[in-house]
Amino acid sequence: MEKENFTIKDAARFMGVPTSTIRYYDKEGLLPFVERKESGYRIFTEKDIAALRIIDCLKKTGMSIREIRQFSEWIEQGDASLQQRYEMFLERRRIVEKQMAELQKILDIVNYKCWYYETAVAAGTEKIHDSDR
Amino acid sequence: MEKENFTIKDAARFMGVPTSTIRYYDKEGLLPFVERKESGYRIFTEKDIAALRIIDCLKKTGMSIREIRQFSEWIEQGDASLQQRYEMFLERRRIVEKQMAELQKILDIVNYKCWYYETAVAAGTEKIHDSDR
DNA sequence: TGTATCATTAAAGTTAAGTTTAAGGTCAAG
DNA sequence: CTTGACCTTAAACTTAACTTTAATGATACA
Repeated sequence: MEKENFTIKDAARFMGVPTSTIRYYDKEGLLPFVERKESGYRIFTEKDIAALRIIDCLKKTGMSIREIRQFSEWIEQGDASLQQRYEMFLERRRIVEKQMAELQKILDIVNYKCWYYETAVAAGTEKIHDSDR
Repeated sequence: MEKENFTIKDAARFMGVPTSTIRYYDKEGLLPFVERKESGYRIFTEKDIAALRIIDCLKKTGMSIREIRQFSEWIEQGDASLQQRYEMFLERRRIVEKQMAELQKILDIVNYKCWYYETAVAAGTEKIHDSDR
């Protein structure tokens, strides 16, 4: 298998963001592992693309850029930071599980409102649900 | 049953936000139904508190302040906007279901990483998972 | 070898969703 | 009838996460 390299445009396409976002992440210290050509152009390896996907995942768990930078710094430290990274993912798991429980509650309310308005539309008025809004 | 009224402080406590947030929502047109005393003080009824809870719910489905204002305007229009409100909640349901599916995917990745780092910590090195990060 | 298209940076601008400040009016208890 | 804790507004400020701009350099290909 060949070791393929990618441009910043490719990386942006993989992530579904503009290239300016990738540059911003790099400037904020999220991508210290990305190498450069002599010209200064960034070179993204498959490993880098995989790391970008993890960064995207962490973002979607609600982590801030600053918190993700900490993770990138830990990656740079190698095996010395394995325990910290492990604990970070354990915490992210707790947080995502909480988010899912919260979202289920939200869905329950939305489902109630769907029923509320379905019946109100059928009746032509909201008055059938009095003492409610 | 008495018709109880509440202050902005009560409303804020119910929502778990500072009073400034309630004032901000009002200024942005999210609370056109909240009445005032002669002094200008806001009076929150139980109905208003219930509406605040729905606004909080809508926010948690990812709606912007501007989109929620539209909903508040529909409420002010009464029964004439029942169909729009119904469709809005149907759309929110679709969106929340999508968010839950997305969050499940995120959780799968986080779970994988938990296992990845658990085994790496046990081995003392990440090298046991080569071709990965 | 021209030229279109990509890349680079620093710095300024944008947006959403609040929060803070300043100056002042209201209310309830003692 | 004062005092402390509330309430009001407008306007300025904050923060995160980008996005845009401007000026410039590199690359690929016909």
